[in-house]
Amino acid sequence: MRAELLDWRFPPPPKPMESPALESLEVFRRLSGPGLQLLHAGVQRLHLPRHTQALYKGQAISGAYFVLSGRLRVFSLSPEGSEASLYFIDPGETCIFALNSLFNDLSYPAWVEAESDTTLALVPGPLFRRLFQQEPGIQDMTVRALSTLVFRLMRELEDVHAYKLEQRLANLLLLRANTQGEIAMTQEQIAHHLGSTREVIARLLRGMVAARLLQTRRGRIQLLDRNGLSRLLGQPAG
Amino acid sequence: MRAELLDWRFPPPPKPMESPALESLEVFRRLSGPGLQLLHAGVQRLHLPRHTQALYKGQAISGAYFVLSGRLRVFSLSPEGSEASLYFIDPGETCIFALNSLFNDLSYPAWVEAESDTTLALVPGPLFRRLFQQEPGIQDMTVRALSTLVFRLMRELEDVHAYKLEQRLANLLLLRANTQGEIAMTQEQIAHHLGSTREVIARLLRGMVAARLLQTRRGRIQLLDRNGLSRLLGQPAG
DNA sequence: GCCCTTCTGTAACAAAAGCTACGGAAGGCC
DNA sequence: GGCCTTCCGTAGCTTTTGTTACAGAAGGGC
Repeated sequence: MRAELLDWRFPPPPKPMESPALESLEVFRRLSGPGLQLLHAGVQRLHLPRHTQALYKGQAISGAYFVLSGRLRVFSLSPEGSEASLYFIDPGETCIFALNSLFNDLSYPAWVEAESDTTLALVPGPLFRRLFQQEPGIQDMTVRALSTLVFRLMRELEDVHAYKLEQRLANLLLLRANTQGEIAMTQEQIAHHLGSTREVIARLLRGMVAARLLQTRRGRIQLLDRNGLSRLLGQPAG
Repeated sequence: MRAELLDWRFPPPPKPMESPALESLEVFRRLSGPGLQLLHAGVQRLHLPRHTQALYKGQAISGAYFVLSGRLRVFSLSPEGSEASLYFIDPGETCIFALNSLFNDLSYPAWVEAESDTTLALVPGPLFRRLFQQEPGIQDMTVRALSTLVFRLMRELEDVHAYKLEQRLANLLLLRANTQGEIAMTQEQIAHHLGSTREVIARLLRGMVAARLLQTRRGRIQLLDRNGLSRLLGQPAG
Protein backbone atom coordinates (compact mmCIF):
# COMPACT_ATOMS: atom_id res chain seq x y z
CA MET A 1 0.00 0.00 0.00
CA ARG A 2 2.71 2.40 1.03
CA ALA A 3 4.86 1.24 -1.86
CA GLU A 4 2.09 1.76 -4.35
CA LEU A 5 1.57 5.26 -3.08
CA LEU A 6 5.20 6.08 -3.55
CA ASP A 7 5.22 4.62 -7.02
CA TRP A 8 2.74 6.98 -8.49
CA ARG A 9 3.98 9.85 -6.47
CA PHE A 10 7.35 9.96 -8.17
CA PRO A 11 6.56 10.40 -11.84
CA PRO A 12 9.26 11.28 -14.37
CA PRO A 13 10.00 15.02 -14.34
CA PRO A 14 7.43 17.02 -16.30
CA LYS A 15 8.38 18.68 -19.57
CA PRO A 16 8.55 22.37 -20.43
CA MET A 17 5.75 23.67 -22.59
CA GLU A 18 4.48 26.89 -24.08
CA SER A 19 1.50 28.44 -22.29
CA PRO A 20 0.11 31.53 -20.52
CA ALA A 21 2.40 34.56 -20.65
CA LEU A 22 4.35 35.55 -17.58
CA GLU A 23 2.82 38.96 -17.88
CA SER A 24 -0.52 37.51 -16.91
CA LEU A 25 0.73 37.88 -13.36
CA GLU A 26 0.68 41.35 -11.98
CA VAL A 27 3.96 40.98 -10.15
CA PHE A 28 5.81 40.57 -13.36
CA ARG A 29 4.14 43.48 -15.07
CA ARG A 30 5.52 45.75 -12.39
CA LEU A 31 9.12 44.76 -13.01
CA SER A 32 11.66 47.30 -14.21
CA GLY A 33 13.16 46.86 -17.66
CA PRO A 34 16.36 45.17 -16.49
CA GLY A 35 14.42 43.05 -14.05
CA LEU A 36 12.12 41.82 -16.76
CA GLN A 37 15.07 40.93 -18.96
CA LEU A 38 16.66 38.98 -16.18
CA LEU A 39 13.42 37.19 -15.57
CA HIS A 40 12.86 36.15 -19.15
CA ALA A 41 16.42 34.96 -19.45
CA GLY A 42 16.17 32.73 -16.41
CA VAL A 43 12.61 31.56 -16.06
CA GLN A 44 11.47 28.06 -16.90
CA ARG A 45 8.00 26.83 -17.65
CA LEU A 46 6.52 23.59 -16.43
CA HIS A 47 3.32 21.86 -17.21
CA LEU A 48 1.86 19.37 -14.76
CA PRO A 49 -1.01 17.15 -15.84
CA ARG A 50 -3.76 16.60 -13.31
CA HIS A 51 -2.75 14.55 -10.28
CA THR A 52 0.97 14.61 -10.85
CA GLN A 53 3.49 15.36 -8.22
CA ALA A 54 5.05 18.81 -8.08
CA LEU A 55 7.12 18.52 -4.94
CA TYR A 56 7.68 15.84 -2.42
CA LYS A 57 8.44 16.25 1.20
CA GLY A 58 12.08 16.84 1.85
CA GLN A 59 12.88 17.95 -1.66
CA ALA A 60 15.46 20.66 -2.01
CA ILE A 61 13.88 23.71 -3.56
CA SER A 62 15.35 24.90 -6.80
CA GLY A 63 13.43 28.09 -7.21
CA ALA A 64 10.28 30.08 -6.75
CA TYR A 65 7.11 28.65 -8.27
CA PHE A 66 4.38 30.75 -9.82
CA VAL A 67 1.09 29.21 -10.77
CA LEU A 68 0.05 30.51 -14.17
CA SER A 69 -3.00 28.34 -14.60
CA GLY A 70 -4.59 25.42 -12.82
CA ARG A 71 -4.37 24.71 -9.16
CA LEU A 72 -1.92 23.13 -6.76
CA ARG A 73 -2.76 21.31 -3.58
CA VAL A 74 -0.35 21.24 -0.68
CA PHE A 75 -0.87 18.39 1.73
CA SER A 76 0.75 16.40 4.44
CA LEU A 77 1.14 12.66 4.39
CA SER A 78 1.28 10.78 7.65
CA PRO A 79 3.55 7.78 8.13
CA GLU A 80 0.54 5.51 7.65
CA GLY A 81 -0.43 7.14 4.40
CA SER A 82 -3.34 9.33 5.39
CA GLU A 83 -3.47 12.74 3.83
CA ALA A 84 -4.68 16.12 4.88
CA SER A 85 -4.71 19.22 2.75
CA LEU A 86 -2.85 22.15 4.19
CA TYR A 87 -3.84 24.74 1.63
CA PHE A 88 -4.22 25.44 -2.07
CA ILE A 89 -2.45 27.63 -4.56
CA ASP A 90 -4.68 29.17 -7.14
CA PRO A 91 -3.68 30.68 -10.44
CA GLY A 92 -4.48 34.37 -10.30
CA GLU A 93 -3.05 34.26 -6.85
CA THR A 94 0.68 33.98 -6.91
CA CYS A 95 3.04 31.21 -6.02
CA ILE A 96 4.69 31.34 -2.65
CA PHE A 97 4.84 27.85 -1.45
CA ALA A 98 8.46 27.11 -1.92
CA LEU A 99 9.55 30.60 -1.01
CA ASN A 100 10.22 29.83 2.58
CA SER A 101 12.43 26.94 1.66
CA LEU A 102 14.11 29.19 -0.82
CA PHE A 103 15.06 31.80 1.72
CA ASN A 104 15.84 29.51 4.57
CA ASP A 105 17.70 26.84 2.64
CA LEU A 106 15.46 24.23 4.11
CA SER A 107 13.83 21.36 2.39
CA TYR A 108 10.17 21.56 1.63
CA PRO A 109 8.00 20.27 4.45
CA ALA A 110 5.03 18.82 2.59
CA TRP A 111 3.81 17.31 -0.64
CA VAL A 112 2.39 19.22 -3.56
CA GLU A 113 0.39 17.93 -6.47
CA ALA A 114 -1.55 19.44 -9.32
CA GLU A 115 -5.25 19.30 -8.58
CA SER A 116 -6.03 20.05 -12.17
CA ASP A 117 -3.79 20.59 -15.19
CA THR A 118 -1.42 23.25 -14.05
CA THR A 119 1.14 25.52 -15.64
CA LEU A 120 4.00 26.83 -13.56
CA ALA A 121 6.73 29.37 -13.99
CA LEU A 122 9.86 28.36 -12.17
CA VAL A 123 12.23 31.18 -11.25
CA PRO A 124 15.54 29.67 -10.16
CA GLY A 125 16.62 30.50 -6.63
CA PRO A 126 19.59 32.76 -7.30
CA LEU A 127 17.61 34.73 -9.85
CA PHE A 128 14.73 35.14 -7.49
CA ARG A 129 16.94 36.35 -4.69
CA ARG A 130 18.48 38.87 -7.01
CA LEU A 131 15.13 40.13 -8.19
CA PHE A 132 14.02 40.32 -4.58
CA GLN A 133 16.88 42.64 -3.79
CA GLN A 134 16.32 44.91 -6.76
CA GLU A 135 12.60 44.99 -7.31
CA PRO A 136 10.23 46.54 -4.81
CA GLY A 137 7.34 44.80 -6.54
CA ILE A 138 8.87 41.42 -5.83
CA GLN A 139 9.58 42.33 -2.23
CA ASP A 140 6.07 43.41 -1.79
CA MET A 141 4.62 40.33 -3.42
CA THR A 142 6.82 38.05 -1.37
CA VAL A 143 5.91 39.47 1.97
CA ARG A 144 2.29 39.70 1.08
CA ALA A 145 2.17 36.15 -0.12
CA LEU A 146 3.90 34.80 2.94
CA SER A 147 1.62 36.81 5.17
CA THR A 148 -1.42 35.46 3.45
CA LEU A 149 -0.15 31.97 3.88
CA VAL A 150 0.48 32.52 7.56
CA PHE A 151 -3.07 33.70 7.89
CA ARG A 152 -4.49 30.71 6.15
CA LEU A 153 -2.48 28.30 8.20
CA MET A 154 -3.39 29.97 11.46
CA ARG A 155 -6.98 29.91 10.45
CA GLU A 156 -6.85 26.26 9.52
CA LEU A 157 -5.11 25.30 12.73
CA GLU A 158 -7.67 27.18 14.72
CA ASP A 159 -10.48 25.48 12.89
CA VAL A 160 -9.07 22.05 13.51
CA HIS A 161 -9.02 22.72 17.22
CA ALA A 162 -12.23 24.61 17.60
CA TYR A 163 -14.63 22.85 15.27
CA LYS A 164 -15.87 19.34 14.92
CA LEU A 165 -15.59 17.46 11.71
CA GLU A 166 -19.22 18.09 10.86
CA GLN A 167 -18.70 21.83 11.11
CA ARG A 168 -15.55 21.76 9.07
CA LEU A 169 -17.36 19.70 6.49
CA ALA A 170 -20.22 22.17 6.36
CA ASN A 171 -17.71 24.92 5.89
CA LEU A 172 -15.96 23.11 3.08
CA LEU A 173 -19.23 22.41 1.32
CA LEU A 174 -20.22 26.03 1.48
CA LEU A 175 -16.85 27.12 0.16
CA ARG A 176 -16.67 24.66 -2.69
CA ALA A 177 -20.21 24.73 -3.97
CA ASN A 178 -20.76 26.45 -7.29
CA THR A 179 -23.55 28.95 -7.78
CA GLN A 180 -26.03 26.13 -8.34
CA GLY A 181 -25.05 24.66 -5.01
CA GLU A 182 -23.34 21.65 -6.49
CA ILE A 183 -20.09 20.24 -5.21
CA ALA A 184 -17.78 18.48 -7.63
CA MET A 185 -15.75 16.35 -5.27
CA THR A 186 -15.78 12.68 -4.38
CA GLN A 187 -16.25 11.68 -0.78
CA GLU A 188 -12.70 10.44 -0.81
CA GLN A 189 -11.39 13.82 -1.84
CA ILE A 190 -13.41 15.54 0.82
CA ALA A 191 -12.07 13.12 3.39
CA HIS A 192 -8.52 13.88 2.36
CA HIS A 193 -9.08 17.59 2.55
CA LEU A 194 -10.29 17.28 6.09
CA GLY A 195 -7.82 14.64 7.17
CA SER A 196 -10.55 12.07 7.70
CA THR A 197 -11.87 8.97 5.94
CA ARG A 198 -14.52 8.31 3.37
CA GLU A 199 -16.90 6.41 5.59
CA VAL A 200 -16.98 9.15 8.17
CA ILE A 201 -17.74 11.72 5.53
CA ALA A 202 -20.51 9.52 4.15
CA ARG A 203 -22.03 9.26 7.60
CA LEU A 204 -21.96 12.99 8.15
CA LEU A 205 -23.45 13.66 4.74
CA ARG A 206 -26.23 11.21 5.52
CA GLY A 207 -26.99 13.20 8.64
CA MET A 208 -27.13 16.40 6.64
CA VAL A 209 -29.45 14.83 4.12
CA ALA A 210 -31.71 13.75 6.97
CA ALA A 211 -31.70 17.33 8.20
CA ARG A 212 -32.73 18.55 4.73
CA LEU A 213 -29.56 20.55 4.35
CA LEU A 214 -28.60 18.85 1.11
CA GLN A 215 -29.42 16.13 -1.39
CA THR A 216 -27.15 13.45 -2.79
CA ARG A 217 -28.50 12.30 -6.10
CA ARG A 218 -26.40 9.74 -7.87
CA GLY A 219 -23.42 10.69 -5.79
CA ARG A 220 -23.62 14.33 -6.67
CA ILE A 221 -23.92 16.63 -3.71
CA GLN A 222 -26.50 19.36 -4.04
CA LEU A 223 -26.91 21.99 -1.34
CA LEU A 224 -30.47 22.74 -0.34
CA ASP A 225 -30.14 25.06 2.61
CA ARG A 226 -27.06 27.20 2.83
CA ASN A 227 -28.38 29.03 5.83
CA GLY A 228 -28.88 25.81 7.66
CA LEU A 229 -25.31 24.83 6.96
CA SER A 230 -24.01 28.19 8.06
CA ARG A 231 -25.95 27.81 11.25
CA LEU A 232 -24.06 24.62 11.97
CA LEU A 233 -20.85 26.60 11.96
CA GLY A 234 -21.88 29.18 14.48
CA GLN A 235 -23.12 26.79 17.11
CA PRO A 236 -20.98 26.06 20.12
CA ALA A 237 -19.28 22.78 19.47
CA GLY A 238 -20.79 21.06 22.50
CA MET B 1 -17.47 31.99 32.68
CA ARG B 2 -17.06 33.63 29.31
CA ALA B 3 -17.46 37.02 30.97
CA GLU B 4 -14.80 36.26 33.54
CA LEU B 5 -12.45 35.21 30.83
CA LEU B 6 -12.92 38.45 29.04
CA ASP B 7 -12.42 40.43 32.20
CA TRP B 8 -8.93 39.29 32.87
CA ARG B 9 -8.05 39.22 29.24
CA PHE B 10 -8.37 42.94 28.81
CA PRO B 11 -5.97 44.46 31.33
CA PRO B 12 -5.10 48.16 31.27
CA PRO B 13 -2.46 48.93 28.64
CA PRO B 14 1.06 48.15 29.83
CA LYS B 15 3.52 50.94 30.57
CA PRO B 16 6.77 51.78 28.81
CA MET B 17 9.92 50.85 30.70
CA GLU B 18 13.67 50.83 30.32
CA SER B 19 15.22 47.43 29.56
CA PRO B 20 17.39 45.42 27.16
CA ALA B 21 19.00 47.48 24.41
CA LEU B 22 17.61 47.29 20.91
CA GLU B 23 21.07 46.40 19.76
CA SER B 24 20.75 43.06 21.48
CA LEU B 25 18.92 41.99 18.36
CA GLU B 26 21.08 41.30 15.38
CA VAL B 27 18.67 42.83 12.92
CA PHE B 28 19.10 46.21 14.47
CA ARG B 29 22.85 46.00 14.60
CA ARG B 30 22.89 45.64 10.84
CA LEU B 31 21.01 48.86 10.23
CA SER B 32 22.61 51.74 8.37
CA GLY B 33 23.27 54.96 10.26
CA PRO B 34 20.16 56.77 9.05
CA GLY B 35 18.07 53.68 9.58
CA LEU B 36 19.25 53.36 13.14
CA GLN B 37 18.42 56.99 13.80
CA LEU B 38 14.95 56.54 12.43
CA LEU B 39 14.50 53.47 14.55
CA HIS B 40 15.55 55.09 17.78
CA ALA B 41 13.34 58.06 17.13
CA GLY B 42 10.26 55.99 16.54
CA VAL B 43 10.54 52.84 18.61
CA GLN B 44 8.58 52.27 21.78
CA ARG B 45 9.30 49.87 24.57
CA LEU B 46 6.70 47.83 26.38
CA HIS B 47 6.93 45.60 29.36
CA LEU B 48 4.37 42.88 29.89
CA PRO B 49 4.19 41.10 33.23
CA ARG B 50 3.64 37.37 33.11
CA HIS B 51 0.22 36.32 31.90
CA THR B 52 -0.89 39.66 30.60
CA GLN B 53 -2.50 40.18 27.28
CA ALA B 54 -0.40 41.50 24.41
CA LEU B 55 -2.90 41.31 21.58
CA TYR B 56 -6.43 40.16 21.30
CA LYS B 57 -8.06 38.62 18.30
CA GLY B 58 -9.29 41.20 15.86
CA GLN B 59 -7.10 43.96 17.17
CA ALA B 60 -5.78 46.38 14.61
CA ILE B 61 -2.02 46.15 14.48
CA SER B 62 -0.13 49.31 15.25
CA GLY B 63 3.34 48.13 14.46
CA ALA B 64 5.94 45.39 14.40
CA TYR B 65 6.72 43.72 17.68
CA PHE B 66 10.17 42.52 18.65
CA VAL B 67 10.65 40.35 21.69
CA LEU B 68 13.68 41.59 23.61
CA SER B 69 13.32 39.27 26.57
CA GLY B 70 10.76 36.82 27.87
CA ARG B 71 8.40 34.80 25.78
CA LEU B 72 5.09 35.29 24.06
CA ARG B 73 2.48 32.66 23.45
CA VAL B 74 0.15 32.88 20.48
CA PHE B 75 -3.04 30.92 20.86
CA SER B 76 -6.51 30.56 19.53
CA LEU B 77 -9.62 30.74 21.64
CA SER B 78 -12.71 28.87 20.55
CA PRO B 79 -16.18 30.31 21.06
CA GLU B 80 -16.64 28.03 24.07
CA GLY B 81 -13.46 29.24 25.68
CA SER B 82 -11.07 26.39 25.00
CA GLU B 83 -7.55 27.35 24.03
CA ALA B 84 -4.87 25.88 21.86
CA SER B 85 -1.39 27.26 21.40
CA LEU B 86 -0.45 28.04 17.84
CA TYR B 87 3.20 28.87 18.42
CA PHE B 88 5.63 30.78 20.60
CA ILE B 89 7.85 33.76 20.12
CA ASP B 90 11.16 33.57 21.89
CA PRO B 91 13.52 36.38 22.68
CA GLY B 92 16.72 35.80 20.76
CA GLU B 93 14.48 34.88 17.91
CA THR B 94 12.90 37.90 16.40
CA CYS B 95 9.40 39.22 16.40
CA ILE B 96 7.22 38.48 13.44
CA PHE B 97 3.81 37.78 14.71
CA ALA B 98 2.05 40.94 13.79
CA LEU B 99 4.01 41.38 10.60
CA ASN B 100 1.46 39.75 8.40
CA SER B 101 -1.26 41.97 9.73
CA LEU B 102 1.04 44.89 9.25
CA PHE B 103 1.60 44.24 5.60
CA ASN B 104 -1.86 43.11 4.76
CA ASP B 105 -3.79 45.66 6.74
CA LEU B 106 -5.72 42.93 8.39
CA SER B 107 -6.59 42.54 12.00
CA TYR B 108 -4.70 40.03 14.05
CA PRO B 109 -6.21 36.57 13.93
CA ALA B 110 -5.36 35.19 17.36
CA TRP B 111 -4.59 36.04 20.96
CA VAL B 112 -1.17 36.70 22.37
CA GLU B 113 -0.07 36.74 25.95
CA ALA B 114 3.22 36.94 27.81
CA GLU B 115 4.16 33.51 29.05
CA SER B 116 6.73 35.04 31.33
CA ASP B 117 7.72 38.65 31.99
CA THR B 118 8.41 40.01 28.57
CA THR B 119 9.96 43.10 27.09
CA LEU B 120 8.95 44.25 23.66
CA ALA B 121 10.12 46.82 21.19
CA LEU B 122 7.25 48.22 19.19
CA VAL B 123 8.16 49.71 15.83
CA PRO B 124 5.16 51.65 14.52
CA GLY B 125 3.77 50.48 11.21
CA PRO B 126 4.73 53.38 8.97
CA LEU B 127 8.26 53.39 10.35
CA PHE B 128 8.61 49.69 9.82
CA ARG B 129 7.42 49.87 6.25
CA ARG B 130 9.91 52.61 5.59
CA LEU B 131 12.75 50.65 7.12
CA PHE B 132 11.68 47.65 5.11
CA GLN B 133 12.06 49.61 1.90
CA GLN B 134 15.47 51.02 2.77
CA GLU B 135 17.21 48.34 4.74
CA PRO B 136 18.22 45.02 3.24
CA GLY B 137 18.74 43.63 6.72
CA ILE B 138 15.12 44.28 7.59
CA GLN B 139 13.91 42.78 4.35
CA ASP B 140 15.93 39.72 4.99
CA MET B 141 14.78 39.39 8.56
CA THR B 142 11.18 39.83 7.60
CA VAL B 143 11.12 37.16 4.95
CA ARG B 144 13.13 34.80 7.07
CA ALA B 145 10.87 35.29 10.03
CA LEU B 146 7.71 34.78 8.05
CA SER B 147 9.17 31.70 6.44
CA THR B 148 10.05 30.23 9.78
CA LEU B 149 6.56 30.84 10.98
CA VAL B 150 5.09 29.17 7.93
CA PHE B 151 7.25 26.17 8.65
CA ARG B 152 6.18 25.96 12.24
CA LEU B 153 2.55 26.23 11.39
CA MET B 154 2.72 23.63 8.68
CA ARG B 155 4.51 21.34 11.04
CA GLU B 156 1.97 21.85 13.75
CA LEU B 157 -0.94 21.31 11.40
CA GLU B 158 0.62 18.14 10.15
CA ASP B 159 1.15 16.90 13.67
CA VAL B 160 -2.42 17.54 14.64
CA HIS B 161 -3.62 15.41 11.77
CA ALA B 162 -1.07 12.66 11.87
CA TYR B 163 -0.51 12.04 15.55
CA LYS B 164 -2.69 11.08 18.42
CA LEU B 165 -2.84 13.11 21.53
CA GLU B 166 -0.56 10.73 23.36
CA GLN B 167 2.11 11.15 20.74
CA ARG B 168 1.81 14.89 20.69
CA LEU B 169 2.04 14.88 24.46
CA ALA B 170 5.17 12.75 24.38
CA ASN B 171 6.65 15.15 21.90
CA LEU B 172 5.84 18.15 24.04
CA LEU B 173 7.31 16.52 27.12
CA LEU B 174 10.53 15.76 25.30
CA LEU B 175 10.74 19.30 23.99
CA ARG B 176 10.02 21.03 27.24
CA ALA B 177 11.98 18.93 29.68
CA ASN B 178 15.12 20.52 31.09
CA THR B 179 18.39 18.66 31.20
CA GLN B 180 17.33 16.89 34.39
CA GLY B 181 14.25 15.65 32.60
CA GLU B 182 11.87 17.78 34.60
CA ILE B 183 8.92 19.59 33.11
CA ALA B 184 7.76 22.80 34.72
CA MET B 185 4.19 22.94 33.50
CA THR B 186 0.87 22.23 35.11
CA GLN B 187 -1.45 19.70 33.55
CA GLU B 188 -3.75 22.55 32.70
CA GLN B 189 -1.04 24.36 30.76
CA ILE B 190 -0.16 21.21 28.89
CA ALA B 191 -3.80 20.69 28.01
CA HIS B 192 -4.03 24.21 26.65
CA HIS B 193 -0.94 23.79 24.56
CA LEU B 194 -2.39 20.71 22.95
CA GLY B 195 -5.92 21.97 22.70
CA SER B 196 -7.21 19.35 25.09
CA THR B 197 -8.38 19.20 28.70
CA ARG B 198 -6.73 18.56 32.00
CA GLU B 199 -8.41 15.27 32.77
CA VAL B 200 -7.36 13.77 29.49
CA ILE B 201 -3.77 14.80 30.04
CA ALA B 202 -3.88 13.31 33.52
CA ARG B 203 -5.12 10.05 32.07
CA LEU B 204 -2.41 9.90 29.46
CA LEU B 205 0.27 10.75 32.00
CA ARG B 206 -1.01 7.95 34.19
CA GLY B 207 -0.55 5.57 31.31
CA MET B 208 2.99 6.76 30.76
CA VAL B 209 3.78 6.33 34.43
CA ALA B 210 2.46 2.79 34.22
CA ALA B 211 4.75 2.22 31.26
CA ARG B 212 7.71 3.51 33.32
CA LEU B 213 8.30 6.35 30.91
CA LEU B 214 8.07 8.96 33.63
CA GLN B 215 7.33 9.69 37.27
CA THR B 216 4.97 12.20 38.75
CA ARG B 217 6.07 13.01 42.25
CA ARG B 218 4.06 15.68 43.95
CA GLY B 219 2.75 16.87 40.65
CA ARG B 220 6.17 17.37 39.18
CA ILE B 221 6.76 15.48 36.00
CA GLN B 222 10.07 13.71 35.77
CA LEU B 223 11.10 11.89 32.62
CA LEU B 224 12.57 8.43 33.14
CA ASP B 225 12.94 7.09 29.63
CA ARG B 226 13.40 9.52 26.80
CA ASN B 227 13.98 6.75 24.34
CA GLY B 228 10.73 5.14 25.28
CA LEU B 229 8.93 8.39 24.70
CA SER B 230 10.64 8.93 21.38
CA ARG B 231 9.60 5.47 20.36
CA LEU B 232 6.00 6.45 20.93
CA LEU B 233 6.38 9.11 18.29
CA GLY B 234 7.68 6.91 15.56
CA GLN B 235 5.05 4.23 15.84
CA PRO B 236 2.26 4.08 13.32
CA ALA B 237 -0.72 5.76 14.90
CA GLY B 238 -2.94 2.72 14.53
C1' DG C 1 -4.00 25.88 62.98
C1' DC C 2 -7.54 27.31 59.45
C1' DC C 3 -9.13 28.96 55.22
C1' DC C 4 -8.54 29.45 50.51
C1' DT C 5 -6.73 28.56 46.16
C1' DT C 6 -4.47 25.85 42.95
C1' DC C 7 -3.25 21.67 41.37
C1' DT C 8 -3.71 16.65 41.00
C1' DG C 9 -6.05 11.70 40.91
C1' DT C 10 -9.72 8.95 39.47
C1' DA C 11 -13.87 6.84 37.85
C1' DA C 12 -17.86 6.40 35.07
C1' DC C 13 -20.07 7.88 31.28
C1' DA C 14 -20.90 10.12 26.59
C1' DA C 15 -19.67 11.62 22.23
C1' DA C 16 -16.81 11.78 18.18
C1' DA C 17 -14.17 9.71 14.96
C1' DG C 18 -12.04 5.78 12.91
C1' DC C 19 -11.98 0.86 11.14
C1' DT C 20 -13.81 -3.33 8.95
C1' DA C 21 -16.63 -5.41 5.98
C1' DC C 22 -19.84 -5.72 3.15
C1' DG C 23 -23.12 -4.87 -1.12
C1' DG C 24 -24.53 -2.20 -4.86
C1' DA C 25 -24.72 1.51 -8.64
C1' DA C 26 -22.62 3.66 -12.67
C1' DG C 27 -19.79 3.97 -16.31
C1' DG C 28 -15.94 2.69 -19.37
C1' DC C 29 -14.05 -0.85 -22.29
C1' DC C 30 -13.76 -5.15 -24.72
C1' DG D 1 -23.61 -8.26 -22.70
C1' DG D 2 -19.72 -9.17 -19.41
C1' DC D 3 -15.90 -7.42 -16.91
C1' DC D 4 -13.54 -4.08 -14.31
C1' DT D 5 -12.89 0.03 -11.81
C1' DT D 6 -14.42 3.70 -9.19
C1' DC D 7 -17.48 5.55 -6.25
C1' DC D 8 -21.28 5.45 -2.86
C1' DG D 9 -24.44 3.44 1.19
C1' DT D 10 -24.65 1.31 5.42
C1' DA D 11 -24.05 -1.37 9.65
C1' DG D 12 -21.58 -2.64 13.66
C1' DC D 13 -17.72 -2.40 16.42
C1' DT D 14 -13.45 -0.17 18.58
C1' DT D 15 -10.67 3.45 19.91
C1' DT D 16 -9.92 7.94 21.20
C1' DT D 17 -11.18 11.94 23.24
C1' DG D 18 -14.11 14.79 25.99
C1' DT D 19 -17.29 15.55 30.13
C1' DT D 20 -18.97 15.34 34.69
C1' DA D 21 -18.31 14.85 39.26
C1' DC D 22 -15.82 14.38 43.24
C1' DA D 23 -12.02 13.89 46.60
C1' DG D 24 -7.55 14.77 48.17
C1' DA D 25 -2.69 17.05 48.45
C1' DA D 26 0.13 21.19 48.87
C1' DG D 27 1.12 25.67 49.93
C1' DG D 28 0.29 30.58 51.12
C1' DG D 29 -1.62 33.99 54.10
C1' DC D 30 -3.59 35.17 58.38
